[in-house]
Amino acid sequence: MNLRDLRYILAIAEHGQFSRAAEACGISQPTLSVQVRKLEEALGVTLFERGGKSVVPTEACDRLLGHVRGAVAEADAILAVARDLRDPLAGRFRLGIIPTLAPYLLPLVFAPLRAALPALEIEPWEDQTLALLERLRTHQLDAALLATEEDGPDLVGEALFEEPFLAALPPEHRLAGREVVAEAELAQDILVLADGHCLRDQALAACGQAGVLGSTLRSASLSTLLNMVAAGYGTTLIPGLAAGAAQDAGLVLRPLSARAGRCIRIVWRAGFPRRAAVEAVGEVIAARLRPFAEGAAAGAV
Amino acid sequence: MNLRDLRYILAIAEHGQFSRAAEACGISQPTLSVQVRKLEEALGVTLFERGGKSVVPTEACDRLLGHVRGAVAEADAILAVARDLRDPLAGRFRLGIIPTLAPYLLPLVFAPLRAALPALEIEPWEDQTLALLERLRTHQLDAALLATEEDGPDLVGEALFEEPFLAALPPEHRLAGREVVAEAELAQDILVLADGHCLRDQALAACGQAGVLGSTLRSASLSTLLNMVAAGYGTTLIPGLAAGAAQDAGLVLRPLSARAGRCIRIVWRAGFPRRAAVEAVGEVIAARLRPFAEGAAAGAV
DNA sequence: GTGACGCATAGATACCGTCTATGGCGGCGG
DNA sequence: CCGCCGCCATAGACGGTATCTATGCGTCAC
Repeated sequence: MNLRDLRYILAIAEHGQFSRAAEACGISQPTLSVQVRKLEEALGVTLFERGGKSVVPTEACDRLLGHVRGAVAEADAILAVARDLRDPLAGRFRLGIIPTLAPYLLPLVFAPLRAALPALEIEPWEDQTLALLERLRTHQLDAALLATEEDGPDLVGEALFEEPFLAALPPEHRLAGREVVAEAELAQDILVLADGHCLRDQALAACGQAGVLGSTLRSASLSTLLNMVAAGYGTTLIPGLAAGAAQDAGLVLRPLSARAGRCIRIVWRAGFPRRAAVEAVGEVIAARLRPFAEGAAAGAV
Repeated sequence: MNLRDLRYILAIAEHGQFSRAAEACGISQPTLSVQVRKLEEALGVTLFERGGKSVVPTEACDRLLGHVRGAVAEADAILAVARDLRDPLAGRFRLGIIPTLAPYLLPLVFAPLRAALPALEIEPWEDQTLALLERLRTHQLDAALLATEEDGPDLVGEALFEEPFLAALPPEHRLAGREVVAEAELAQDILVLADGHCLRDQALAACGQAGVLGSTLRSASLSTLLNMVAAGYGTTLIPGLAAGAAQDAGLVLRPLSARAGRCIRIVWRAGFPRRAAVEAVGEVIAARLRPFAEGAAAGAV
């Protein structure tokens, strides 16, 4: 049994005539006759009583017509839904973002994303790198914005922008007067986030692997860390996009002499079929961040 | 798009794996791969994300799965209903019967019909010949029991049994003493049914076309006619199966010298597909009536 | 009676679903 | 580290079948 045959039956029932029905189906009348007969034999039921003049549906046909209409309607629904889904730049897009990036990047890119990809419903998901990778691999995310390299051959990524680190100091700090701060100098009284934040490891690495020297703040956000620094508990190293928040907290920011920083990339499963959506999102974000990169380069000169 | 493809999709969604799904569908794995890819291209939607290890349904696939299940379920329903309908000796069977036959034949044949064709739901429809022919032609009846010849090439019929006419007389009638009554003798004071009853025309014809001689009873049934005769208004000619009712009314019955009678036949549309049901019904009725015919022949000797 | 209309049949053709054989890729164990 | 195994994708061959055109037959109307 074939969906095509079911449509044939509906056409005959509607037109009450093989010839017109065949025309409506875009096939020849003999084809329709043969197909209907085959279907009747397959079902073991005579569907139409062929009289010299008219073709009348059998009572058996009447009993079946409801289900036939149902099947054809469901098939049409499949086509309709598929037509809706065809655009890869439409529909839900679950995007993971690390916590040290989300609060500062999202306000910048939400409006451009909605303007460039109006049909794409972006659902942000904020969590640490490992959790995001896990959700990515279990198909709970479509893509993720990370500051680390690709994690394996099953995931692929594309660099979006470079984010320089900045030294964040209390105004009264002895280094606050410098134009530029050396990474190693921060190591002495640096505060870092809890384990699991990629920024913690990268900050410590930038400062020459000061190791256990820095105090670790458990269960704290970058925002809390800024407040701690402002209160004079130490210094820290922040990603460039958090500069605004740091200044609001009353901190002094200084570029780093070795130009330490991190690379933000968008990562997705190698087999993910909506490649176009990933690349469109990446491009919009990268384009939005391009002026910042030029400004930073200019400022560093 | 094909129902088969939809079943393939369901199998993959269920097994999470092409190989097992192909096995479950009874096809080879390459066939399944090709068909799924074709369907994906036809729909313009990627349905499954093929990873090295596992196959995961796309979100688009999830959105479609409901309709896919619906379509397959309706298709299965078609097959199931068809299986139920396959037996031509099952289901509703609308049988027209003329009024001068129905009350006397039906009590005889109902039980045998139910015994021989338990799945056949016989719906009797009592009306005059012309009305039955009309309903037959408009597919409102499946067959009819008539006492007349076929009405045209679009209808075919088969003789079931011969029903002799009998002279019905009041006990005090001058002909009541005869062993046998001649048809022509009845003509003098015969009562007949209203126009439209085939029995009226046949009775008048049997009596030598006495023409307008006989009184016509409008809007009366054969039962009423018997009561009229019993009350002494005249004589009449009744079909053999009504003998019991006539005797109950106190009438004297006498065979006719010329053996006038009528032939009961079952009539159906030439194109009617449930030929087997018609013939089965006819055979049961004919078999039930066979002892009567033999008895009548024996009695006439 | 004849022409028009409609369904059925027959034979030819092209498409498509299916198979087997094979390749590529990732994971697992020796 | 290498080879084996499981799984999906691809390629080429084969067979079935849906479709076509041409034709026949029956019915209806003028």
